[in-house]
Amino acid sequence: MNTEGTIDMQRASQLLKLLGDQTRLTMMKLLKSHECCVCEFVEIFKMSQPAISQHLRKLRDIELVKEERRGQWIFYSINENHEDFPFIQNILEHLPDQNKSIAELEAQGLRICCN
Amino acid sequence: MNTEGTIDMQRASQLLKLLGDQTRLTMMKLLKSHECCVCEFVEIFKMSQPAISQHLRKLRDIELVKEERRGQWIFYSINENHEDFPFIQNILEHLPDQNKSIAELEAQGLRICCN
DNA sequence: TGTCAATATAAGTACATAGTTATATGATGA
DNA sequence: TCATCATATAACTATGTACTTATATTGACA
Repeated sequence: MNTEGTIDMQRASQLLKLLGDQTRLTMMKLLKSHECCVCEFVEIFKMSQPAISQHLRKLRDIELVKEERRGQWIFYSINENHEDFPFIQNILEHLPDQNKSIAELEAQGLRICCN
Repeated sequence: MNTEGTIDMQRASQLLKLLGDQTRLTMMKLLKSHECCVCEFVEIFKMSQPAISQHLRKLRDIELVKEERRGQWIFYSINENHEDFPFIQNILEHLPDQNKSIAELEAQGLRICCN
């Protein structure tokens, strides 16, 4: 974002292209309220582990998400310090919450918890 | 948008994918404040007429823009009645205005005006 | 009615993207 | 130290995308 609080067109289209994939968009919405690890995404999206890993890499490459290892697992979370976070947040606010996915994980005992 | 004012994930990702192209995103920002015809876009983007036409078609197919013939020209404008217009508008508000492009057209005497 | 200007469509091409399977890496715990 | 679990990467493939050039369509107007 520049001084006017706007984001240049090239940057904006790059971000929107990344969010223009249902899997990644849902990941971002999920991460906005819950940290998740890779194996949880595999379960939620019923998708192969490499496919999930590759989506996360794209989000990580432009620093929309952060990763943090905890024991065996690598947890992903939203990078709220991203220069364009307000822009992203604004978009995510228009999307339906994905709490059901998390609740289902918990119900199945598949929610990873490191305490 | 559903009753909660949210937009379902599939729809949202479809819209974001369309906006995730710098040409189309800039078109939408331009159209938010100015009606434009195809030949103006050709000039602004320095792009072939078929390429412009094809971008406009994608925007038209999901009804983000309307077309209206006036004399020889077909003018495009934002469809403010689109169900997801608030979502789109919100995104466009974060983008830098494109008035310079329009001003340049006018300076070159290439702005089409039907009165 | 025939020509022209503006626009749309069709067909082809090069490159991008999202998956796949196979393999590598790296921490954990017996 | 070795086997295992979670994750990442590499190589490949099928499909999608954004252009290109060539051609069709449509309305305006001489």
